[in-house]
Formats: sequence, structure tokens, C-alpha cells
Amino acid sequence: MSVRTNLGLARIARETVQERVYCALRDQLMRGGFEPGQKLKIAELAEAFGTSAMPVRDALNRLTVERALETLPSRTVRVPALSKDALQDLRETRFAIEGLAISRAASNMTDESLVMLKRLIVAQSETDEEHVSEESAEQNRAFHFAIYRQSGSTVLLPIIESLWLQFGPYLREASERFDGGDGRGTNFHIEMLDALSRGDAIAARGALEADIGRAFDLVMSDESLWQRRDGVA
Amino acid sequence: MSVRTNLGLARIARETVQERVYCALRDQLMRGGFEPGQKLKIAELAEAFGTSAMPVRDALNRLTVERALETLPSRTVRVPALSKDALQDLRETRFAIEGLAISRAASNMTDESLVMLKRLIVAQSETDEEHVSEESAEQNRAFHFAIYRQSGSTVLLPIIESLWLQFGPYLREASERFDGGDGRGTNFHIEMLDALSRGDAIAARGALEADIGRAFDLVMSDESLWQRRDGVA
DNA sequence: ATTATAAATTTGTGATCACAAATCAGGGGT
DNA sequence: ACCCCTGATTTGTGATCACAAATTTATAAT
Repeated sequence: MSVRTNLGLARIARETVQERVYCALRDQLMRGGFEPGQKLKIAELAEAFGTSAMPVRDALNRLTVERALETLPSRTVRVPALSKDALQDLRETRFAIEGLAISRAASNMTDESLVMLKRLIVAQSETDEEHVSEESAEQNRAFHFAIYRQSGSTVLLPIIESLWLQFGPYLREASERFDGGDGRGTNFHIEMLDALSRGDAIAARGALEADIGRAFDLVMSDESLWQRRDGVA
Repeated sequence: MSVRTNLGLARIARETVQERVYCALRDQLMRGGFEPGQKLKIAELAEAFGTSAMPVRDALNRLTVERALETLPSRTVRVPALSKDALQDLRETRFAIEGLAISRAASNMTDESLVMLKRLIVAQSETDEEHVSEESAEQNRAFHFAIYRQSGSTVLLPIIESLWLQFGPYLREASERFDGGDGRGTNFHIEMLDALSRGDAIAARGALEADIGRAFDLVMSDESLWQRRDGVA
């Protein structure tokens, strides 16, 4: 095989425009940058990104398959507006699947991965001091996925990413309501790390469910969201 | 709003070419019509379907996001060739997620849904008499998803479909090795139905795991699959 | 004034084309 | 005989265009 195209550096798949657009939209969705129910138009986004319609269309399709977006019968794409029942469904499914992931991770933890988790907790608590919820949310995500990666399951990870994307639009709301508090956002994380270091899958799962559950409680206690908005099937 | 475009009939989303291609490929994958590792080429498929490259590209992208296909670094698309570890991962994940679905279904069963499941079992056992594994696999799928639908979870269903798509290419192998047997393929189904009619989630889950586990055992005991083929990450 | 009809605009789908990267094949050098 | 380089072919990505369906806006009739 020729080495000419690869000058010693490990050649990862080349970056396509589609991927760039996809990542941008995905990040925006993950951090709650779009409103539930908001419609996304191809032409609009294409101009914003300075590309043609094609890569945007592909990115929207991909996010739709990942359940981060939904296609209405009229073929327009929007951010799903979840009903209370749908959110409850999402909560229980996240309990089950992420609980499974952390259970598996509990038997796979290494010293290095425990140290890394510790570092992530410290970093997030420092960020929380500054009340920068934007950055904190990203660190929260890093912490959780560092654990899920330790499950060693390549089947579970994309599923969990999809679940996070579905919750994304409601996450901003949760974190805004939350960080007015006493900055105890990493407490459950400390519990999780503690349980993981002991290899206690049950306790780890319990702390994780408390962590997830708190976010859902914050969102679902906001009555203003359920009166109007038509829920998704 | 104008009624002119909709003459009284409930207007379901119009059929696009992309959807037609997608469904065809999906069915083919579900029933094991493609070999693990097989490469799929856009131009080739486009000619076979009598369309341009565009809808085929979209369909392949969609299936890739659903993990039914994978994109190599060279941007070519192929059916994933799973390593033994990956198949084990898939098995455990299916246990957990489909087990969760049937557990939830156990508390939601109605008389009608029980009758329908009974009908599906009868139909499949009749088909098994004729040793038509093609048709039997489809009825097996119908039975399982009839249960999963009773879980009432719109979050779980697409996840389970993705898991089935990932196992699809290996399913043909399993069913071929299986139906040479004594046609006891519906026995676990009868157990499941029985447990569901009693509302016994634990027993239903056990029977389901036995059912899924048997298919995996058949596939994974075939040593000829693991020596060669490069597994997926 | 309200509602239904019709024209106009918007928006997504699918085809065709241009381009770039990857794969494959053949030839020349060691 | 083997390996590396180079050119030809294949294949996917992205842009542009034509078309059809849906939405919106304007107009007219009750």
C-alpha cells in the first residue's frame, strides 16, 4: 500500500462538509441551543454554514434517524416537542440503559480511568464556581461518557448518545434552574466515582439514577411546558 | 386551512423514492439477505432500483446511522462483520433492552393483544410445518414486535429495531441451522405468551432471553465465521 | 366581517454534473 | 523476482437545477 498519501500521521477519515455541519448542529442540540418544537429549514442553515443545501440535508436526515429531530408529515424538520408521557418514557429508558452501562463499567474500571474521572469531577466543580453552565454541561457530558465508555460496549454507546440528544433541548432548562442552587451538581458524580472504585455496581447505578432523575425532575416540574405544545407520538 | 388537497382520507406522509429504497434494503438486511462484510455500491444499487444515486445514498446513510451498515474510512459502505466479542456485546444488550420492553409489556397486556399474540404463534407454527424459514423469520419478527409495542415505549422501539438490524445478517444462518430441528421454534413464544397472560414479567423475560440466546448460540457456535473476517471496532 | 377559493411563494425531493480521493493495474527500477 | 511509483478507473461528495407538494398571502363571494 502506498504511504505517499499518509505522511506518518495516522490518517483518520477525512473531514467532509456534511460532518462539519452535523457536528455543529449536534452540539447545538446537545447543549439545548434549539427550542423544542423549533423548525429547521435547509436553505436557512445552508446559508448560515456557507454551504449548499446538500450537506445540510444529509445532516438533518442523520439527526432525524438519531431521534434528535423529527420529520413532520409535511416533510419539514423540527426539534421534537415531548409530551410529559414521552419524557417519562425517556427517563425510564435512560435509567435502564445508562444503568446497564454503568453496571458493566463497574467491573471494568482501571486505575487510570478512575483518576480521569476524578479529574473530570474536579474540573467541573471548578467551573461550577464560576456559574458557567454552558461549560459545566459539557463537562457533565464528558464525565458520564467516560464512564459509559468503560462499559466496553460499542452497542450501547450510540444508543446512549441518541438518548442524550433527545433530552438535549430540555437540558438547558434543567441546568438553568439548577445552577442557581448550591453547586452540588457534582455530588452524585462523587457518589458514582466512589461506588465505581469499590466495584459496587448497585450503588453506582443508584447514584446515576439519582443524577439523571434530578435533571428530569427539574424539567418536568415546569408546568409551562405541557399545556400548549403538541407532544410527539 | 384548505381541504382541497385532502379528500377526506387521512393523509399519511407521501411515499418518497428514498423510502422505497430504504425499506427494500432494510427488509433484505433484516432477513439476512446480505453477507456480513459485503460491500454495497451506490451506482450498482441505483441501477437495480431504477433510480438515480441520490435516494440510494440517503437510504445507505440512514441504515448506517441505524448501525445496520458501516462506513469504512475509505467512505465505502458495507455490512458490518461482527467479531465474537461484538456479537456477545450485542447479545447482552438485546437481553437487557428487549428484556426491559417485555417487562413493561407484561403490565400492559389486554385481552385483544393476548389474542393477537396467540394468532401469531399459531400462524408461525403452521409455517414451520412447511419448513419455509423465510416466512417463519418474518412471523417471528411480527410476534416479538407485537410484544414490544405493548411496552408503550416509543423510545425503546427504534432502539430494538436497530438491534435487530445489526443481528439481521447472522439471522439467516441461525434459522437455517435451526429449522432442521424439531420445529420447537415457537416453544419459547408459548412460554412468553403464558407468562404475559399471567402478568409475570420475570418469567416472560426469562423465556425471551432463552429465545434470543438460542439464536445467538446457533450463530456463535459456527467457528467458520471468526477466523477470517476483521471484526468491527 | 368572515370564509372559501386561488394565486404566489416557500421548501423539500430527485436528477445531473464537476471534482477529489481511493482503489486497481501496469511499468520501470533495484 | 520484488517493490515502488505512476496513471487510469472507480466511487463518493457536494453544487446546481427542475419539479412537486405544502404553506402562505391575496382576492372575491357570501
